[in-house]
Formats: sequence, structure tokens, C-alpha cells
Amino acid sequence: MTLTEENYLKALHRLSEKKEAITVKRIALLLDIKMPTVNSMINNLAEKNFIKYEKYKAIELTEKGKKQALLILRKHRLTELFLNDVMGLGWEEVHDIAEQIEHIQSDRFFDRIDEMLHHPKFDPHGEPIPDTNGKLPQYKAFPLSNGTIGKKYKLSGVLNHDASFLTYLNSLELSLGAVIEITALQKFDKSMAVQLNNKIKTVFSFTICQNLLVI
Amino acid sequence: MTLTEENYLKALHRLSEKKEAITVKRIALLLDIKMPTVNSMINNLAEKNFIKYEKYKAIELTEKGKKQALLILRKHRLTELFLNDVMGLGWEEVHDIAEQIEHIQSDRFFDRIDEMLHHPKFDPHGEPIPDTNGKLPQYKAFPLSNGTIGKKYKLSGVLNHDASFLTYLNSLELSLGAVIEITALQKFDKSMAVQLNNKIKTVFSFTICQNLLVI
DNA sequence: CTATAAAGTTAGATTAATCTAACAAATATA
DNA sequence: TATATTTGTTAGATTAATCTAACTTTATAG
Repeated sequence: MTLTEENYLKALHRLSEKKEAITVKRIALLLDIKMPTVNSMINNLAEKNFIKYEKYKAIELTEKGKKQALLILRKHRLTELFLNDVMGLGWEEVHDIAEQIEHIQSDRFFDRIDEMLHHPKFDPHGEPIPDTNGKLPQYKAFPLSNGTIGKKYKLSGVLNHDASFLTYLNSLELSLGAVIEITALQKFDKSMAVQLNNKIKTVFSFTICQNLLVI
Repeated sequence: MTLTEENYLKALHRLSEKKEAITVKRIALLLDIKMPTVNSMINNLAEKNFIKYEKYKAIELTEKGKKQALLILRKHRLTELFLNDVMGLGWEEVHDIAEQIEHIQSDRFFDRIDEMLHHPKFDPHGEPIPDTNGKLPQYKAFPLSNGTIGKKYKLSGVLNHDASFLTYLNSLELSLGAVIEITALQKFDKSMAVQLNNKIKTVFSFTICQNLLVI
């Protein structure tokens, strides 16, 4: 696969997630490329069985195409996490770099990233990370505020990336993968008493609970 | 610059280091590309002032071309070190991955790598790493066996990468950047008494000293 | 010092990815 | 429903990087 084909597949997948029909126009707008160019690439991808396509009809990813797209998405999300977690780059700067690194051809490289991050199932926005076969985890991360009393959860992402919020989490030694047990619930303000990593006990406001993604 | 142009520049630089003349034939062999292809790329690079070139004459990198090549080399060597040191990949596997990552366009990314490695001046083979302006360090790493008694050196590379050797170095907490002081020298077998990181005292055989590159 | 071999160059074709201009089909609107 | 607008397609050109075939220059070996 060429780099360009990979980028089209990624765009196709992104559009397929917003349940509206995938059209030549939308792809052209998303990639900032003229329609005839998209048209010829669509024909190319159809020939290679990455998509199902008939003239003037909507475009659909085949199983093969979907898998390929998810494998690229996997590399992209793992890379973003790596750049942030391991290399300390800010969330605003990781995307553009990951767009480039996602095309690196090396299973070893991405396997090591995966290992160093302890095989994360979700990125910090709560988006699922496909596995090496392009399969998504069955369940989805949800905000801690939807959790139930007495249960233990694993932190898999945060919806807010303000420095102050992240600093606060750090002060509690709360990083991705940390265990959060809900020990009590205040009906009045929906705040939660929690125990972190079976050690620290504290209380989270409802706002904080809404921003912590867990599984 | 395109990825292909970058690869040609890198090849050109590599050939220029082996003082023989740079010819179309050599480039073609090195990159496994046919001569007419090289010829047209040479014309392209000459137009862009990366090289000086006249028909049937030898090819020379201009200052501009040399700087560009060194900047790519910088990214390559930093990446190799990073893949090995930080990500724990073996020396035999880092090269191919670095060949791809060296083309990533992001100063921030490589600056972070540089920081995380504490601004290394040499790669583990003792080869110098150009700085952000494409300048090489003036001095060059040399084997510890050429050091003098009473002096302190900084470990900047190793010439042997056998697992047993690296394990031995690890057991002494001897990693890149470590301080090695020569405290005594045995004339008989050229072994050296050394103090490592101002802590551990031990003795290195001549063979070991030959394989430790220092500055 | 010529003849042959090696290296270099030119010309022209090919492929991937892009474009513009022109035309065709589908959709929306009056 | 007829027309206008939007969307999609085709045809043909362009650029970067590659190739083969043919030709030219330089180097080498008798």
C-alpha cells in the first residue's frame, strides 16, 4: 500500500463512522483534493477490493478495507499516546507527528510502543484502540460518573487535558491504568468517595467524575 | 524536499566520506537504481544547488547540500540511539526503522529525542552526531585504551555489541555518558584500574578498553 | 595510438498522484 | 414537471521517479 492509499482509507473510515453516506465530494473536502483525483483513487481502491463501489452510488469499505483502516488507526492512536506519555509532548502537537509516524512499516516498532504503554485499550479521549488484527474492544470506556458504588474500574482516558487537571491527577498518582474504586456516593452533589490503586482515599466532584474515562 | 531527494543526498554524503570521487555509477549501485534515473536526479539536485555538477565530471556536494545531508544523518543517528536506549530494540533492528523515521518532519519530535538522550555527541559506534545546524563536533571519540592515567572520560559508545559485553557493562552501571577515570595502568598486560561514575572501582582488560569509546 | 570496454547521457515510455476543462447524472427548486 | 444546481465522471495534461534502448564520451588495454 502506498502512503496515499493509506490516507484515503483512513479518511474513508472516518467518514464511515459518521453514519452518513460516503461520497466523492466529502472525501475531496476532507483531504483537500479535487473530485476527479478522488474519483480515480476510488476506482483504484475498488479494484484492490478495499471498497465496494458502483458509479454514482455511495462508497462502502469492504471487510478488507475496514481492517486495513483500523490497523492504521491503531498505529496512529498508539503513536499519539506514546508521544504524550513517554516523550512528554503536548496533546496539541502529537497529532501532526502521529500522522507521519502511522505510516512507518515495522511491527516491532509498534509492538514495543504497545508494550511500553501496557497494551492500552483506549486513547485518552476514550476512543478505542484496535488490536493487531484490527479488532476493536467490545466494550467502550465511559465516564466514572456512570459507575456504581462498590465497583472497581480502570482509568483509560480523560476528557479534559488542561494542565491544572492533569497536575491534579498526577498529585494523586493517577495515571492511565490506575484502579479506581467507588466507595461511596453523595446524592446531594453527586460527588464520589473513591479509593485509588487500593491506597489513597479521596473524594471526586461530579465534574471530575465526568472527565475520567474508565472501563 | 521529497523523501527521494533526501535519500539521494544521504547516499551522496556517504560516498563523499570515502574520499573517492562520487560518480553516477556508484550512486546507482548504492541505491540499487539504474544510471539514467540517477542522472536525472543529479540534474535536479544540481538545479536546486545541493550539488556542483558538470557533464561527465565528478559530483560534489555544495555547502547547502552537505548541511542538508548532515541534518538527515543527525535524525538517523538520534533515532537509532533512541530506538535502542529508550525503546529497547536491538542494534540489528534499529537501522531499517531509523531509515523511515529520519524523514519525519518535526523539529519538536527530534528535539525531544535529543533531550531524552541528554544531547549525545556520538552514536554507540563512535560516529559523531551533527548538531541542529548540521555541524559535527570538532573532536572524535577514541577507545579508552588511548586514554592517559589520572584523566576522566565520558563513555560515548562501544565498538562491540555482544550481549555478554553489554550485560557486563550493565552490571557495572556503565551506560552512555558514564564517567570513567583511569586511576592506574598495568604496563604488563595494558589493563587499566578505573573508577566508574566516581563510585565503583574495578579493572578493565586491554580488550575491554579497546571497545569502550570515550571523549 | 587505436580499438574496445566502461561509464555517462539522451530520448522516450510508464506509473502514481495530482490537476483543469468539459461533459453527464442526480437532486433540488421554482 | 421542467429547469437549475450540485455532484460525479471522463479525457487529457503535469510532475516526480522510475525504467529500457540507443547513443556518446571517457578510460583502458593491446
